[in-house]
Amino acid sequence: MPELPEVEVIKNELQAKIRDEIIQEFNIIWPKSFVDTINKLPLDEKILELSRKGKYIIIKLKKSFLVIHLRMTGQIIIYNEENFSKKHLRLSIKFNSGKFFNFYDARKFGRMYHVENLNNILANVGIDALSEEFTPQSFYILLNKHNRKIKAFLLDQRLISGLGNIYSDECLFLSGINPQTFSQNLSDSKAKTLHNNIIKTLKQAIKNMGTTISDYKTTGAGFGGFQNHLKVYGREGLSCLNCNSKIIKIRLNGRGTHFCPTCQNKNGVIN
DNA sequence: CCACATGTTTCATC
DNA sequence: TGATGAAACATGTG
Repeated sequence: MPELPEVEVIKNELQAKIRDEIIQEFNIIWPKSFVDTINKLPLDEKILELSRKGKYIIIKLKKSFLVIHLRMTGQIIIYNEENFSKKHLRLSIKFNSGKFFNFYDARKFGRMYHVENLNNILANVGIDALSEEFTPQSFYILLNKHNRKIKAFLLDQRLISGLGNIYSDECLFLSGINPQTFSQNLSDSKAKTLHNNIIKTLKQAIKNMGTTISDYKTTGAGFGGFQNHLKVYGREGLSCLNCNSKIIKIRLNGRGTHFCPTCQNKNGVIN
């Protein structure tokens, strides 16, 4: 599923592929996937700039923005010619050059928004996990401002944005922290280790073009490679790569949560 | 047919 | 008020 690394890869590829392109035509196949708060398709406008916050892709136009969230199964594929599959195609933009920007989404949860102001959409999105604001200090303050199970904390996009189920499990494993540990019970050194592993893991995943478990694809319809480097996610019942214990899977916050009961025991818990 | 998967929002409950 | 849990969104897969 697209989390920060996958969204970052897509954003970077879009930067190279569609920046300066001029929108010629909108073809909205599944209207619910396109939320136009301006009520006017941005035709004849140039793609000026691409950026990202958390799992949102932001496309800057002359006086407005296209903002995309892929949710679980959304894909953006760029084609040079109109010879693409229409299966699960929800929206297609044709550029003057003849290129196509296609938004596919099997589950129909993904959204593209056309807005004048980013605040309405991004107001509740927390500190991006790869931004300069995500420092050991800002992390520490947030951890202590709330008292939640650390896995639930990491998944809450209003606090830190970018981590999803896969990278949360990976980062907690690398840090030797039990996902059920309460955020206020993390020692200073464990919090610092976790902060470091979040940044390290996300960057490594970006280098590997993201993680393809089921639906994620790059804009050239390619797969990511980081699924081959996962240490706990999806490894229920298999041996821990660190200590040989069996990886277990529990339900936390309604999410499948994988961890090693030996490496991630009560470390970091003060009481 | 049933259970389950992931992200987010919304609503109910403690 | 804040943490938590369930439901809803919609579909594919085992």
